[in-house]
Amino acid sequence: MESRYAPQAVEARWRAVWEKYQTYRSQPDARPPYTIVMPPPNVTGVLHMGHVLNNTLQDILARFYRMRGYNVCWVPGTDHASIATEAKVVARLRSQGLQKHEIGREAFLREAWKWTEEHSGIIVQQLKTLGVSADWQRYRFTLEPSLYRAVIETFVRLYRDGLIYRGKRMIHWDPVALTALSDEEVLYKEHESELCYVRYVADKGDYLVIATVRPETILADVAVAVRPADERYKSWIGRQVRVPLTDRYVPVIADEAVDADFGTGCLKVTPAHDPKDYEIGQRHKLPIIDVFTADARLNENAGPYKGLSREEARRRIIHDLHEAGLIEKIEPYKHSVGHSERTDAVVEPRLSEQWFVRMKPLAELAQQAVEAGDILLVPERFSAIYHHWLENIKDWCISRQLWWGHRIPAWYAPDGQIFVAVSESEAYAQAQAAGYDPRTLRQDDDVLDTWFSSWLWPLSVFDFFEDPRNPDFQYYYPTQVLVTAPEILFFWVARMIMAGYYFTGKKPFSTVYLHGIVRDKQRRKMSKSLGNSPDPLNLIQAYGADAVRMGIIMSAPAGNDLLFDEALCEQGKNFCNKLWNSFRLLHLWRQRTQDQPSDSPLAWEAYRWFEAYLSLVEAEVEKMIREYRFYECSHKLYSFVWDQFCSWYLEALKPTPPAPLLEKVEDQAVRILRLLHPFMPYITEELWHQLTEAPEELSLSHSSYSPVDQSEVDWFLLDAVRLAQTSISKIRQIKQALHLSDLKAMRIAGYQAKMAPILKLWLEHFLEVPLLHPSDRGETDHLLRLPIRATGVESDFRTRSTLYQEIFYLDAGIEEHKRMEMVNMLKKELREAESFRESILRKLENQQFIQKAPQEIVEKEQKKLSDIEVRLSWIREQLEAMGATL
RNA sequence: GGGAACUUAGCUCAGGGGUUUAGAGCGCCUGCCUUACAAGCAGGAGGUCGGUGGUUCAAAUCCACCAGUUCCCA
Repeated sequence: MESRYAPQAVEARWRAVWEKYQTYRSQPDARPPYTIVMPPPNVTGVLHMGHVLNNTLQDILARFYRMRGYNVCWVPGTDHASIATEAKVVARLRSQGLQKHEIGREAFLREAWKWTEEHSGIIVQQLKTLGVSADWQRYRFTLEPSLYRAVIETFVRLYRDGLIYRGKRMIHWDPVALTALSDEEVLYKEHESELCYVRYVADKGDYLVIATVRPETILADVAVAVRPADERYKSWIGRQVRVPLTDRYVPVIADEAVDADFGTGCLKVTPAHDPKDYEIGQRHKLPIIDVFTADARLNENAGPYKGLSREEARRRIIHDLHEAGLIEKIEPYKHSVGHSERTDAVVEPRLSEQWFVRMKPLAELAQQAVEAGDILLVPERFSAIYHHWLENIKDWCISRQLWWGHRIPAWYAPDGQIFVAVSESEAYAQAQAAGYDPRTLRQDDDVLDTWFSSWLWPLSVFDFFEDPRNPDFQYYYPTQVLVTAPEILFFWVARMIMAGYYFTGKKPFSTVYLHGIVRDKQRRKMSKSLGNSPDPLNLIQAYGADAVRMGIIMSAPAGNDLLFDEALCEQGKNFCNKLWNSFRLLHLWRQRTQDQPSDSPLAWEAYRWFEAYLSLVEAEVEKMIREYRFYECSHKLYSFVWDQFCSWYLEALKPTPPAPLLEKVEDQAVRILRLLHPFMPYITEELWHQLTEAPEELSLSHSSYSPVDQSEVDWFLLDAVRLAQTSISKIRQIKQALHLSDLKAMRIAGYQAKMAPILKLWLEHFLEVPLLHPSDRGETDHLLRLPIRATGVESDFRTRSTLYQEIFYLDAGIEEHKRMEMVNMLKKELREAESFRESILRKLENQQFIQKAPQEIVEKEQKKLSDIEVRLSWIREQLEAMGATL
């Protein structure tokens, strides 16, 4: 074995072996299923740090439950990502001097498929590099034929059930992608803007002042509204004012929707360009004037401003208003403005004909599921956010003015009659039956929102819509857990829950684990434009996949955002190397024990101790993973392997454990590999094969695991060794502080009869100085007395209150100039102990405390007091022996 | 405007009414190339747990208010 772990070769080899033997293939069988569907990444995307975190977490669960006898099925796949992919294809065409509409739908789709084929597979390879133990034979794509059919079928079904309708509504319009967006695809950002106070002059020359941030829409004004009860403007209601820069007069109307506290309390009503104004317009039967084109330029209704962009028009109109003396004042104003999630363009409210899903009935299903505890959100606090959203849900705009996606299965007759059907022939048949000529039918040009296919994902990957009674669906559905980021709780998670209940009557998954967003050290979101997102493949190349996995998990507290720092990968790499070298030591021992059997009196004792410790850690890891506490678990394993296994146990077994013991130690080492495997699959697989010489088709990920019975844990031994460890550290500290290079012997003063033999073994081994019985008096002048205390084993699942302290004499010559140093140390310790004693005394002298606090708490305080008294007296005695004045 | 959180060591975070005087990792300092590992070993310094009140025998921990920060939604 090399002294440095080289992950690249090892990882490549096991990746190939797992592929060759289809190690992670899952088929229905007699075992209980454990199913995860992978949140499908964008088919043409590349792996980023968010994917690394998301898939590592899923892989930990998959491998953990696989090792516990579940039939784990992790279904991978990719998403066609309608807007994102179409935008990239459009850009490529443009670079070739081609326009989407010039080449037409069919040619465009051929281009899009070409693009998809060129880029798909990249991310799949990258996921495999990370060590993802998905069943790759079950790979699905949201736009493949059977999933396409599923989308069309659900559309038709929801339409027939009255849950899908077509309507003219105010929607969010992306003027760059030229498509409608759902509410969820709009992100709000703070903008520094200007609030213009504009005069609307009436025929008598008096005027109203209106505050607006969008003067470019003035030309679309059809009314001015005030609050009915607003005393300032009562007399104005019913009068006419002139729209600035035009000759048009519009009425002053009264409407409750006006906010009297905003600006001057007067509102310009622009039904074509503001959702609230649209509603006011509807109520008052106002006309609608649209002054924008689809790409957010001004149109012919804007007269001289035609052709200008929104921004240019705003500047020109403000300028012209100034010229006309119609600007009262301009104030700086901060407000949030909607941006397209995909193109980052400022979205425009736009009135248009779109398809919608009626959400209220579906939302109720989704809400009940979480309320009743059928579906658990982890961390729990996301439930509140989830409910809040569902309560205020609006209908879902699902049509997109794009070509890349599932084409809406609706056909229109020339008079506007709509026929919705799963196929063209069915639509024709419907039309014919209704007395229309099928040849005049025209299919809707639009496609469906990407999420309209994603929300079916847990159903469609098991071909529910092809055949609800198929064995895969029956066996694997409902799935166990969904692992995703909270940003798509509404986009995706809530809608999958709706689809699950609506179409199958069953939940799609039992638990949703929501992890944080990966940010950089400055808390900025990782993004391509900032260039702050490291390429995970480079990291894997440099540190190894196991290291990257461990690094990212160790920095990802549940539900909190994760501040990624490359140093974490380095830590992961160092950890791999540490583990590697600990197995290298086992390997060396095995070679050595054959020719020179040696014995260490401590070795067997240490073995018994580590056995107890290991079984505690096993139980803890079991609990932590089942509770989705990955971060804590990674830290626990890290310190367990590094501190307890390497620093204490292996050191205790040195120089060479006897052969029969080594075999037992190797069994323990395998148990450690099992614990680590979900986090670091490659190195553990490698070390397992090296140690056990198992044939390559066997995988550690299938080796079963049975937790040890906790009732057999030797708590006394754990306490004793803990005391020994604390004592060793303390004595090392004193040795270093006082440069006691000539330490000759140690004596125990207190002498716990039962613990003494254990202490003797450990202390003598680690400090290489004899530990003498208290009766073996030496030259007391040269003895240091060290009050040493140690606590019991710390553990999450059992509070240990047994505490021990021990006092040691160190037999060493102290040079005169070090005497003062020692005296000062002891004095400092004395002061601390005294103040501690006082704090306990204050409690115990308080009658209220004695009367009201539980008996055991009082007793504990009394125990503390007597312990500290003993320690104080030892310190004083020592100081006196050194001739110090107190 | 509505909602969810956060504020503990230089940095990132655990903990969560009474646990022998608040923990980890990283960083920093000191001494070591000790036969598994310098990607390492041994040790150290550093915090009145955001502020102010309250509840309690007991508050970093519970409550209220204040200040600051972040995220989500409109």
